[in-house]
Amino acid sequence: MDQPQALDALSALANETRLQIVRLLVGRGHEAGCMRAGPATEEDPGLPAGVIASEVAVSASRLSFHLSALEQAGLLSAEKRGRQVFYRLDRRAMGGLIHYLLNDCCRGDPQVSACCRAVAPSAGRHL
Amino acid sequence: MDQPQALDALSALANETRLQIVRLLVGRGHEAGCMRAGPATEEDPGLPAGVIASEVAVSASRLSFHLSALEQAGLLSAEKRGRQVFYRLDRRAMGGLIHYLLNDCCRGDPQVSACCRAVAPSAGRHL
DNA sequence: TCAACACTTCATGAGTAATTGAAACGATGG
DNA sequence: CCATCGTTTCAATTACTCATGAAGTGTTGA
Repeated sequence: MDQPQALDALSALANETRLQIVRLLVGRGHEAGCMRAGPATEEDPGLPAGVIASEVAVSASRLSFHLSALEQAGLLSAEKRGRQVFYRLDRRAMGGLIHYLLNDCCRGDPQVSACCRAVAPSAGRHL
Repeated sequence: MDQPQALDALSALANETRLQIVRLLVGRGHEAGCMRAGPATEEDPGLPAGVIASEVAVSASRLSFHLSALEQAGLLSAEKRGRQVFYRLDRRAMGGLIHYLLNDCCRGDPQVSACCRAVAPSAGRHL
């Protein structure tokens, strides 16, 4: 990931609704909105726009705007299936952005890395 | 770091000039702008606004605006010394943002973590 | 083919961010 | 105390982003 891409991704994420969409899509809907809750490591089916709209409680047109913003930033991919459009988080892009912040922008600064790895208060370590 | 803080930080970083400022400050100026180049693990002296201005090639007033945006987002701290104001990157806040993206927003998703840890083409691993 | 559905696009208006140059502020040195 | 230097604040302009509702596109099923 280069700087222009990172700037696009940062702009896309700097919005409450879009951050909520990412949060929703990263779990492929196993938190809410998707009926089946399988193990977390299979192929990500994504979530149709309508389900996302009802989850984040925004109008269809507004959601479409935010989804295309995330898609243009490379953070989401869209796939049409029947009359629905399924959106899926691009995990590589998301990781790429974090990698960019950590290693390009912060040059792998040890203090930044340490804080990034640190566990939040009363939470299990994920990294 | 919570969501409002993360949104502020993301907005602050979603700007070319401000990203450049962060990049400049993370090296405490050992890349350019600061005359002495010591080892990277001591106390960070920060960089005065004037030096930052000449490095990123923006007018003083515009720089002041961007610096205070970063400061309000919690990413920078300012310290007045004599007639100059030294700005220093808050590495904990920077790491906290990355931690938030990785573990809150992406829920520690293994694919995201893997991409985040992956080395860039022909670059040493930092994390 | 027609109506319903899922979603996107368009037009419009409101709010917010970015840029510029001038003026103000506080610290320093003569 | 006055001139200067480094920096911030202010006012005005421009540009962008966000939100809303209506109209449009394409798909499905009767």
